[in-house]
Amino acid sequence: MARDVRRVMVQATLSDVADLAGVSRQTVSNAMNNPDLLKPDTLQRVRDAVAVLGYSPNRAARNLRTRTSRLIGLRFTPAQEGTANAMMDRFVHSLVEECRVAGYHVLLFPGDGVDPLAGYDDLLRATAVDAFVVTDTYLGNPQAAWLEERGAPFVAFGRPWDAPDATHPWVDVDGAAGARMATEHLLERGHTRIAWIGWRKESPIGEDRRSGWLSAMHAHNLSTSGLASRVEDTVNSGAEAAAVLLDEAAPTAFVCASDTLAMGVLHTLWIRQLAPGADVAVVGFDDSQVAQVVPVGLTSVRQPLEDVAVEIVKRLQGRLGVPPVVEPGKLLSPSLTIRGSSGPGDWIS
Amino acid sequence: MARDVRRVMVQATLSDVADLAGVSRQTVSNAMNNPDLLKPDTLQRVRDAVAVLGYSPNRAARNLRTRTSRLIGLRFTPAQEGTANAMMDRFVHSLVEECRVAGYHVLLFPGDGVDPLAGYDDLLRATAVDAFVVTDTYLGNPQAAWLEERGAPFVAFGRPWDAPDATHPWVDVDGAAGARMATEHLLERGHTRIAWIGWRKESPIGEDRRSGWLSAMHAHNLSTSGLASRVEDTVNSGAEAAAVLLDEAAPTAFVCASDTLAMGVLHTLWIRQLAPGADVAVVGFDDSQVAQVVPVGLTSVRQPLEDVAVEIVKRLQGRLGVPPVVEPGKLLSPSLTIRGSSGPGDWIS
DNA sequence: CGGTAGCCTTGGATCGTTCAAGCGGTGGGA
DNA sequence: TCCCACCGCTTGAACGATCCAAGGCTACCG
Repeated sequence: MARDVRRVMVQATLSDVADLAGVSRQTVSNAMNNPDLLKPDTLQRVRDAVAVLGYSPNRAARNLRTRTSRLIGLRFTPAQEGTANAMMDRFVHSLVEECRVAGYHVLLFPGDGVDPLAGYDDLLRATAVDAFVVTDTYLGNPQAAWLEERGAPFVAFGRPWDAPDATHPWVDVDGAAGARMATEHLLERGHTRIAWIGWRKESPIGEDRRSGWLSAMHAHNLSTSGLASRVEDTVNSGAEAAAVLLDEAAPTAFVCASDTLAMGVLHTLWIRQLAPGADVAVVGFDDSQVAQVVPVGLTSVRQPLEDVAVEIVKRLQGRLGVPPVVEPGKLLSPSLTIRGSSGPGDWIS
Repeated sequence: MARDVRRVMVQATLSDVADLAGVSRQTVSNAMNNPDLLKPDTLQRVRDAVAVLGYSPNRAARNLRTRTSRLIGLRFTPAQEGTANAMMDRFVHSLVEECRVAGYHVLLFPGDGVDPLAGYDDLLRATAVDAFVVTDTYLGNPQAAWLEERGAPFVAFGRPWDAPDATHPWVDVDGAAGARMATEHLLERGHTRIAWIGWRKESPIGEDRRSGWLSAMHAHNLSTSGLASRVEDTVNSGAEAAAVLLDEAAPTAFVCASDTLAMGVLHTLWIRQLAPGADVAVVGFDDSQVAQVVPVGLTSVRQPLEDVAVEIVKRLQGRLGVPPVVEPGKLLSPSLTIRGSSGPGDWIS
């Protein structure tokens, strides 16, 4: 058969559909974009032709004419060791799904090690994306300010810690509330000597989470002196910090700024033959894979990443609409996933 | 200032550059795409103009003219529970980076729960991507066959298990070699009763990995009877299988088809007060986050995902080149990341 | 039966780039 | 001397969609 000779299928164009349906190109365009402008039977005829030819508007042509790409840029940073990027994975999934609902696709671009702005600049100048989702605002890096100054639409996942008066839209998770929730959960289970293992002071996120532990303790008139430690975000550091705290302050529970640190605590407990949950309680942060599969299960603060994605896309749509709507920043509350490490119970969730 | 009034910057076009450099549009186009066609000083003049105006070719226009998008579609499947998608995360990072080198970007699209082909079809008909990277070929799902029949360029991560004579390009990791490597590592450390915990027979990947364990055991004239178990890929199943095997066959070591199953084994050891590495050795598969952070560290087979990405992009370029080059499938060898669970040693790698 | 308002439809222009053909000028071989 | 190939650049025409302004049809009214 002749049609079997050429395997490469040529996509139908607007004109093809128009010819088949016996109307003009503009009518087909209206059928796609403003169906109410057409008489019902004409609309149906066009739709039939679209179905027959398997027509779908050519993206490049549409993009060129409308000066849009319906693409959202997301910088996919090089994998950092630790559990943090398992969280990113979950977030990206949610974002991709939400973008689909809004008619957008997610474009990944790599983080240049040297210049964090390089990727953004290229995509922007080539008008390859309509907007960005910026995820690494915590370092006080210049992306948000740079994009804002340039007038490029974007929404940040993360508060502008170093510029509280920034006017760009952002969505973040209330880390203090998460740590407070974790601490109160342990208080309810009868613990009073609850230790904190967090990140170094330079991390505003770490300090934010720490403040949640602090406020929960103080709300119950409990002393926190000697019960806090600030270290690097590694398993090893967490293990060492836990050992020191156990020796010097004898806590019965730990709240950690990350699952990584919590794993360190579990390791120290394991070495000392202490049973997580029974002898000493542990709560982590991020509800990573690790928290799910480690023996007894790690109770952990879970970020509502699905909701974060929803809010981000909502703000993107506002920002990209005509006229642009800049919605304010939004803080979402995390939840607590309770497993065996914070008390008795079946360890399989 | 006047320029502060209009924040929205209008991108320079080819014509703008041409005017500034005093040449025609085509010359600028050549300067961007075929620099050798220009006289050096003309080229320099154009390049200066490009730099002054911050010009970058408009993607939509280029895409329209060249009938290309320089976009690679990747279906980002809904997060499956378990450690598998942490591996995907690593893979996507590598892929994004390799695509950058080749001048491509990665476009994510969600997996429609109902019709696995829907997303592919839409992007293809809209000519929104040049090619796909297909990652979930293991289920015997129809994407590969469908894309091939349609003449759509794609490269699969994963062998065509259910169609060994398929002609499309693919890249995969030799799971049998990985399991063999793990088994031989344990044999070297003196173990002879090495058990296997794998997936159900329906999984060709699982059977492939199992065959590696089997061949290593047989190569050393060791019996495998009663030493194998096939279960669901959950922590719980792994734990139960390990308990049964310990009771009935008294193995001194376990090789598992996944880190998830290995975590189950570790849990059973923990319950029975057996020290991983010292009393019983355990090796997992995938070298996930979990393997790194669990106490004593989990020895695990590591897939060379960076190399997989390199090979995939190489095949993509071949497939998209003129004339198209269809390279054969390629099988890559994994490596073994040795940690505490397979024997004595410091558990921090 | 003619006029007009209202609703669809039509052809043309446009977005910014690349492709194909063509320009004058120069040099080398026959 | 003539012809042709080559160089470096310019010109007009696509690519396929959407926007714009003008045209045609129906239906209604006088």
